[in-house]
Amino acid sequence: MTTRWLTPEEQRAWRAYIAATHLLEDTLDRQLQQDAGMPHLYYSILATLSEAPERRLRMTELAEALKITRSRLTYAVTRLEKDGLVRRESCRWDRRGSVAVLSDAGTAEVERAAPGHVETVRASLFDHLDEEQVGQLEAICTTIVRSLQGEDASTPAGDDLPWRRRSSPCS
Amino acid sequence: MTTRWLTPEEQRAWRAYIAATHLLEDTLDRQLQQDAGMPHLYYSILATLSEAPERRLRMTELAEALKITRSRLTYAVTRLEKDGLVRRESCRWDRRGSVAVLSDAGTAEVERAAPGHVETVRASLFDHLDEEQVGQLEAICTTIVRSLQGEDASTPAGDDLPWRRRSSPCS
DNA sequence: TAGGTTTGTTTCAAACTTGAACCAAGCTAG
DNA sequence: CTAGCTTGGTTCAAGTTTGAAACAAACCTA
Repeated sequence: MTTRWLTPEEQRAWRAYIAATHLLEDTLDRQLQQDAGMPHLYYSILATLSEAPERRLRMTELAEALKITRSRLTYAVTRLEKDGLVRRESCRWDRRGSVAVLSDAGTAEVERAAPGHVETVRASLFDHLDEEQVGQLEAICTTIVRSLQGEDASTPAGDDLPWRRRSSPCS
Repeated sequence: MTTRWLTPEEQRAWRAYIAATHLLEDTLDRQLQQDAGMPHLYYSILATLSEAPERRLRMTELAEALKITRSRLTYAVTRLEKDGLVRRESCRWDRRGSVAVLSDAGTAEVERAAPGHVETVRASLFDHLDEEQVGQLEAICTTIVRSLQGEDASTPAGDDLPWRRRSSPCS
């Protein structure tokens, strides 16, 4: 089958996507590295835990929530544990499992860093989009998520963490 | 000033964005690692060079086109050079400069790998978006790019590589 | 209930990224 | 010219990511 190349419109969209994601990740990483001494992913881990019931989540659930590999998470949690922001407990019901728990210091750290992070997300993104575009972005991204893993496609991506509160540190 | 938290709609969009970008980068990296033995960024470097006049670009231009740091590029080009896909030449006009040139092997490699990559981009993304959404995605991403660096905002992001041809390997 | 598979997690080495420091080479104002 | 700033690029060490392999507990299933 002969390759279905991208149309010019798709090429433009794709190039813009690549550029935007690189710039945005860089910006978030730098801001958080400055302000909290950790890359964006690590903050996301803390933020996600902070919104989970009892501030605890099984490693695998956490990895799935953030769409990262287990091994990447293992490394990250090990570092955060060294920093005293997270601790591991072993799962009572499944002795194979381990649970990441946000410590008090971790909670404090998220709360301290959240405003700066949210501000950066706003300044980089949402302050420049109108309501409609926010909806479009969600629709597009949800579609991507489904196409790449939600074959079962039951839950509208994001609803897999249904306990989130209003003023969230927003990962 | 009290933090302007994200609205629920923005939170949903943001979570979907994070998930989508992680999944998509993972997918592209894995496909290219399988099929071409290199991560996505490295393919993008080759692809970008393949569309440049004479298949050559100054290091800094290349870094700017891809929105990555110079040092990241230096490392990547060093590897690609070892693989014989790119070679460095020194710039005639500015003796500080060095120019990355796509070798014949590099050109062949892009051509070999392009169909699989484009197919993956399609399958993950464009096949699930309608024309309108492609436009929306471009608009949104262009906005991000401008907000993060195009303060001068003259060229509509992407047009900084105006020599691109139709059936492109699409970085 | 022993053996085999699956699931949850970690480990390890190799590859990659980061940021600060460095080295030229160009530029510019005395 | 020329000391001092800027620009183009690389280097290095420390930190992170990857993917495959290792383990161990849980779950079959005959």
